[in-house]
Amino acid sequence: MDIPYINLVKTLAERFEGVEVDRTQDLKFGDYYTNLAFKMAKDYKKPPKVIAEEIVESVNVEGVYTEVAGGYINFQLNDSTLLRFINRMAKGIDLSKNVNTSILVEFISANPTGPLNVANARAGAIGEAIVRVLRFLGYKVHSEYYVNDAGTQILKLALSVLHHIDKNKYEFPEGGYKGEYIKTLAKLFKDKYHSDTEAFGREISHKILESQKDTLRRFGIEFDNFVFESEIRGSEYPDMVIDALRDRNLIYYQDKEGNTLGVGEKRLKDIVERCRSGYALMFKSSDFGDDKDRVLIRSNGEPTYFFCDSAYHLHKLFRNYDILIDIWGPDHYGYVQRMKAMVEALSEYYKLKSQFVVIIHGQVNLYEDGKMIRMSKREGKIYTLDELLDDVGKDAIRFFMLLRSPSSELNFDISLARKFEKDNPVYYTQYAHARISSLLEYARENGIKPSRIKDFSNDDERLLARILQFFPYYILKVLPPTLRNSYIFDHHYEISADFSPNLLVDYLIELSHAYHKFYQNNRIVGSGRDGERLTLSLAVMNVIREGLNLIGVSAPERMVKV
RNA sequence: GCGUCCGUAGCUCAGCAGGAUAGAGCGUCGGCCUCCGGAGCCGAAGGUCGCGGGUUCAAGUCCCGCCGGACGCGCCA
Repeated sequence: MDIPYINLVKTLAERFEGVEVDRTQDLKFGDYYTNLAFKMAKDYKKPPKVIAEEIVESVNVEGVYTEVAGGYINFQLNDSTLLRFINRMAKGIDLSKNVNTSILVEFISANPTGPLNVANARAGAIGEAIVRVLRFLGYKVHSEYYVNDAGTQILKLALSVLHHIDKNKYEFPEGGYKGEYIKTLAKLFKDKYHSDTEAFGREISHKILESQKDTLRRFGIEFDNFVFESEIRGSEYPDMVIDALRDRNLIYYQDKEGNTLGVGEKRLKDIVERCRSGYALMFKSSDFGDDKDRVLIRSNGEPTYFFCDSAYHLHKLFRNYDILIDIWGPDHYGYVQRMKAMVEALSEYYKLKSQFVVIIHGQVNLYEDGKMIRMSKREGKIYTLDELLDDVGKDAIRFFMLLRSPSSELNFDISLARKFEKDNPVYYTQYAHARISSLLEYARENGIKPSRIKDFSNDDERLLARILQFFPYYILKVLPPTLRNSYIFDHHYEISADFSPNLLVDYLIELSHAYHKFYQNNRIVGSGRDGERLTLSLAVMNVIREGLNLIGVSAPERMVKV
């Protein structure tokens, strides 16, 4: 598909490397602008205005009106360019190209010890939006969910359930799990206990995972792949982590007094034995910029979460994706450096080349009637995603979770969301879609069909079309700048974690507003411009439907009053 | 103490690999339905972009230092 914005950027980039083209802050300046002349002014020792004029004379962007204003160079699509694009958009929007980049996105990965919560909902909304946008552009993307179905928390889960099965026989474990769901599980697993507590815990956790999947289905998310910690533990990857780190001299033993010892043992089994004698196995993550070295195996012989996660990431690396994206909650801030250190160490050793980025999303604060709801996982006082789905529904949650930039905190007022029949940007946007849908039906009943737009009959039409054509620009804005450039120019860049799905959401609101305004002031059926305006409306509808779909929100044909 | 994120209109927040008079929604006030869905539209009021320095032709955006808030800093996950 021929995208005016991309054509513009490419034409300029042929002559001026690193040129940036952005949307103007006011449409009176045109559609796009570049500050290239300001940037060049210093090197060429000429006023920006003069340079701008020289640039404009030396490049000719087809189909675009170019103007120098001060040092700015403003671009406005000609009517013919704009019209061609709008007519095309009315038929459907396809931005996909054969991008030669594969990406794995891992997100949510909640412990299978309880129901999903609102923080998981945010991770899910962000992760799924990123996956869908990348796919829309043609990237080969897989989504993945890592299941921590092994280790101490699974043992605690088993014991928590056992306690409810037989209070006399089993003590409630320290830091065990509380909540109604534990009692439900106790009933379910009452007769299924066998002597292997760990396996019992794993079975319970898989049951919990099934209900998490049910929740995710309600939330509109289906993962491509699930990876189980229990399988990673039994695989060759833990050994391979050790092999790499030992060969690179990046591990050592340390006892609780701080005495250190080199690692002579070859096999993981023997290392674990050594650890049982009072030594922890340490990883020299400080060599890679971490604050301090990290424990891989505790002095009781138990591997840490970090060690298993390292093995899991080695597994990811071996699958040879170009890019690995992890989306973590704010409680994992302190974890980023050590994981990056580990991935770097392992990548070097095994000569694996995936780029690794971690997106940390901000926390979610729940409010009810203006007051913050304090949650405590330990006490089993959590507001679950299921409850939130019952309360406000999938669409509102998805939309609201993406309204803020991923890194910032998010205040979610349930009581506000609940009474959101009006004043809600979700409904506002959906309504624009439903309105057009209903308009098209009305037109159909009256035997009127969309027809090719050949010109604009007034500024309202032109203005709406200009906002409409920004869609690809905002899709690309969701990506970090470097990845965006790699899409446009087919170059390879190092990516960063700055994804901004919130910009797409804002755009959908803006476009909806533009359409409501257009609709308010312009009769469509019976205007004498029936077919043309239907086409314009159709293009808007396609964009809104596509945009909502990318953020996992439904685009209804009609709004149903609650 | 160290690290990360945040401090922008009464409220919730956009904008930040520097660029044109700082934007939106909600709330407040005032208007608009003979007509394709008023779940809509129009207008008004409202800001020394936490404070102080610095870099720059240009700083809400970058750098440094404060102040305030959240989170992280475990042989937990």
